[in-house]
Amino acid sequence: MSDENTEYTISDLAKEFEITSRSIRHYEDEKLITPLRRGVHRIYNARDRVRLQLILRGKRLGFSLAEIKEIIDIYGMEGEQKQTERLLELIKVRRESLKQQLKDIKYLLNEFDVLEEKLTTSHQPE
Amino acid sequence: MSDENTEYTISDLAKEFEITSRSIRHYEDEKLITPLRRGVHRIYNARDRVRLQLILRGKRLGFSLAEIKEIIDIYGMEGEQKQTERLLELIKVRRESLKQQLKDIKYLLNEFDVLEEKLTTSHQPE
DNA sequence: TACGAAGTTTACGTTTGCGTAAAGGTAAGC
DNA sequence: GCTTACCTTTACGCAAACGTAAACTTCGTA
Repeated sequence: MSDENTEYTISDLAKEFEITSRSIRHYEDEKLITPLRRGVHRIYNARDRVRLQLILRGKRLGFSLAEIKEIIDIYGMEGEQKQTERLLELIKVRRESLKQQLKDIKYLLNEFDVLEEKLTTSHQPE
Repeated sequence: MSDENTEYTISDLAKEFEITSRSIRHYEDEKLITPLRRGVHRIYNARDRVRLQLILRGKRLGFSLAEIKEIIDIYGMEGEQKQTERLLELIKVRRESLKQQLKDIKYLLNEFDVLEEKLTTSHQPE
């Protein structure tokens, strides 16, 4: 049963995701993740691990830590009632951004296809 | 005939793409774009404009200017023969990166769908 | 030819996202 | 209890990507 109650040290996660412990602490400084403490040591659980995955996903998409925090904070803010409108608006904005990225990616992938074609065919004399 | 031979000033492009002239000059400092000069003034053509679009696309995807330069330099390097292998390798690497981003985007878009569902349904008592 | 709008260079300032010591505290095993 | 491996905080450093101010120059036009 290594699931819900699994615990991780900072270097466990650092190794798993191939980042430095310094980075993880930095995300904590920026309030993106807040592990429990056993004494002075940080102790991460499954939820923390998922959060870290979200952070890294956001980074790969070029979002700033501040933006990622905004996105992450959407989770865990459910049931605030008053905030629902705000959350839906945030989601909408983020979705637009992601859709633009989708377009950009498709454009570039296509460009690469065309280029590769050119490069490989001109290489093999018919 | 505002096509092949159209010319743009730096502020023309700045306005069109909603960035500052400073940014465009910075891209030039970093060798990502090299407009002609009419005297001391920069004069951009259609190709320069396309380059700028590529730069902005890269930025939206979170690439660094150095990475974007690498990508941009792929174009215009055709016919170098000797470099073909290298170019194909670069394209491959970039394609992998873009495919990862595609996954990330799809994951997040799905997350948003789920979240929105939760938020809106819990709001309307059946 | 004089003005204002826009362009130019030079250079220092700022924010973001960690890197990298320094100087130690802690936990496990022998 | 000592070593060793890993953890902690504090803090200065640094590269990237511009912002911003200063001090001109140039061009269209009135």
